[in-house]
Amino acid sequence: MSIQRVPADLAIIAVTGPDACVQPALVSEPIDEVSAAGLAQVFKALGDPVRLRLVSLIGARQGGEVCVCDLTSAFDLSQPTISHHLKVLREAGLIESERRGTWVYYRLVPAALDRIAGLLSVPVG
Amino acid sequence: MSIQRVPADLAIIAVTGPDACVQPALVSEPIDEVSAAGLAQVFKALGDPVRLRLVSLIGARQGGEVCVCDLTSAFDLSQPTISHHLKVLREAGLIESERRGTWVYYRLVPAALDRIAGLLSVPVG
DNA sequence: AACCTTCATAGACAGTCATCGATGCAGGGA
DNA sequence: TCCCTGCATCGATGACTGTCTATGAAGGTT
Repeated sequence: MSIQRVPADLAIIAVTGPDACVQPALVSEPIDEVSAAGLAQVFKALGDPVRLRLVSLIGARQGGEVCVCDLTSAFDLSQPTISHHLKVLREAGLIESERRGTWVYYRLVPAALDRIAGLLSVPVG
Repeated sequence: MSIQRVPADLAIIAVTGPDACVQPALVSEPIDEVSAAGLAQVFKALGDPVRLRLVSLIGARQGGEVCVCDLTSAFDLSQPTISHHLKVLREAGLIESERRGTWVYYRLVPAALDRIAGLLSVPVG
């Protein structure tokens, strides 16, 4: 298993600019349809209580990595369901995975979260 | 029509703390299920290309207010569909509306966007 | 090789959502 | 009063999604 498999999110990063610090805020100028579609995918990934808790669990973990087995045991859901949610987050570019032996570890992609946060910041003007 | 009708979002603000500046980041500690459900509603509202463009159009408008008629004409969608999306954003607490004469004007709720942005910021630690 | 554990994938199904046309309601003008 | 405009609501429908069970694939152990 590769650490990062085809993040569909990168296309959006290219559209809005490679440097997250200079990209325009969402509300500074109207975004085009392509950017909106890509961005919506990321927000949609965060638009589920289970996935939000997954992100939170991963991010809050000391060391930044969490084994899937720990995530599965934290919910009252089946293992395939958790695996499905992790896949959604992965394809949104918000998390990435790495296999070490029998276990698969997930960690956040801070740049992705920061990019979203930057987009939402409303300029004082 | 009232300017702000029952923002379901306020409950979440109460949960995560009234001051957006001191609320813990999403990834600093695991969030509880109630907070996750409320937060997910906001992200879900942003998880649609049309609604993202609506937020962008409203926020980018000089003066901060946009008439619904201008929003409707910006999309290749029916007026009821746009009205539906505006309702979703309104119930998420992201925008608010005001009727003046025949027209209804929408504007952003910057505090709501800033709160989301703050939650997504990943601490350097 | 045989088996176990961990995780992902496939397929099915019920619930939700985005969209539409039709309709209702509020405000303004003739 | 009557009608027109702007916007919201209703009901229907096709598409998508979250969840499950069953199964497959990868890795480790004996």
